Amino acid sequence: MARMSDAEKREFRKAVYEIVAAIPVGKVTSYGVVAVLAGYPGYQRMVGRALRDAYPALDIPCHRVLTCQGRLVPGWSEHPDLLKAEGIPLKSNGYVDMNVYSWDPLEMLEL
DNA sequence: AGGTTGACTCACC
DNA sequence: TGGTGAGCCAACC
Repeated sequence: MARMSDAEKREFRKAVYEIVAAIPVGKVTSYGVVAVLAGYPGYQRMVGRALRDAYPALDIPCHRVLTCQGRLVPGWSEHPDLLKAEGIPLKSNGYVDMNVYSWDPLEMLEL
């Protein structure tokens, strides 16, 4: 598989961080959405990798990014607490209700 | 260089 | 709703 050039990687990660930083408190979005907004549709897995690399050094709310099913990050014990601290409750199975808390990127344009 | 892996997603059942 | 399997794409090893 073709590998991204260094310039692309830098651009991609920068875009991802900007987008994640724009997610309002109390809202969440999915890796796929971030990938599309960043201009790299289909790069969900790269978004996850970029966020993993960023945490916890960069000051971005990467806990507001979930899978499209509302599943949290595996192995990140603090994740549920970070969400609940922002008013995002978890369902009984540990998922987030994406229908209620998903962030509509259009809100960003109205600001 | 080539198979494996994963902070993903979609389609089915 | 919830679990599974196949498709994805670059990083890893």
